[in-house]
Amino acid sequence: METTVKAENILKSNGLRKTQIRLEMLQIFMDSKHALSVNDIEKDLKSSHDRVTIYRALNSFEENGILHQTPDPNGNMRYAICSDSCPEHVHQDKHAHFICEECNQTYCLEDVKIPDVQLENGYQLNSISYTMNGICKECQLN
Amino acid sequence: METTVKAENILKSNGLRKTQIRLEMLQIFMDSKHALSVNDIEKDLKSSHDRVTIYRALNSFEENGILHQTPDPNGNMRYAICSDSCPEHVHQDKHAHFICEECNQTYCLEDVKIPDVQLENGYQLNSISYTMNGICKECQLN
DNA sequence: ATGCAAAAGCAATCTTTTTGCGTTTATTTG
DNA sequence: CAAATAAACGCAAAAAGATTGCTTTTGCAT
Repeated sequence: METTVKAENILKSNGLRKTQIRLEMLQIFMDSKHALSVNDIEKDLKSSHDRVTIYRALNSFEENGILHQTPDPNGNMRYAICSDSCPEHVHQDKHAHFICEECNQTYCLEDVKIPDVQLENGYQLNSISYTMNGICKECQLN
Repeated sequence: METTVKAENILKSNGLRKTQIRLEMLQIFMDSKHALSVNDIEKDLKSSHDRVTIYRALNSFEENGILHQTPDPNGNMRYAICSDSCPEHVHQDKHAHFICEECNQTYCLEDVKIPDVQLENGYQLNSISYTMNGICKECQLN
């Protein structure tokens, strides 16, 4: 995998250092159609790294609004890159997710907007997550 | 806490045995407005029990369609009772959830139906989860 | 009352995630 | 370009969540 200039820019514009693993991680996210677990990332990395390093990078990315988190239905945390620039800490998922029960992948459906519902008075709404579960295209064919 | 006849019936109608802890657990769920984590349940139980027992009871309840699961934003699994009878294993959350960022409680909004979206062809949709995050009524007041 | 399968309890293990701390290294600055 | 410094890394340890195997207990049907 070749790390792009874009990965560099993301790091630079967030005041983060340009290290090999962080460049690689960002590239992995940019190349992925779906949200990744820590295990996914560990597998995708060329050279082996301490899981702690991965965790800390993910946290840093998340705090800087580069990634957002969503737990999959099993409660495992997954991460995906924020295509539209997310305000730090107040990330609002604007699009729906689809999680395949076969391959366990989480797809970001960038073009599927989350519909609103009527919320009782007294609640302060900060963000919404809309997640569909089922079988994805690819797994459907097998 | 007093276990009701209803808890008994739930167990009986699912071919499960009437044990003290399972009765208590069901009662806790029926008395709760929000989804509970394993820790919540452990705290709410009168007498102390092995966590394994709690896990196994939860799994059994979930397999029988008595409870449904949703992970909270931290990826911790939470459980809530199915008010409408859920077909086993194929539970479809019909209602939205609200998770308070302050008290971390997951509220089941029984009367808020999940709106549909247009899903690209080729996907098989099994269930949808709709989760709002923000501050709940109670926390709003403090 | 007896027998059997379900459920409970205990120990052990596994996975995921976090924390502390010493070392390395990218980047800034003189 | 060398020195300084704070960020990031790597290792060890441990906390937290969840599962598994096995033995004992117990609810319930016969």
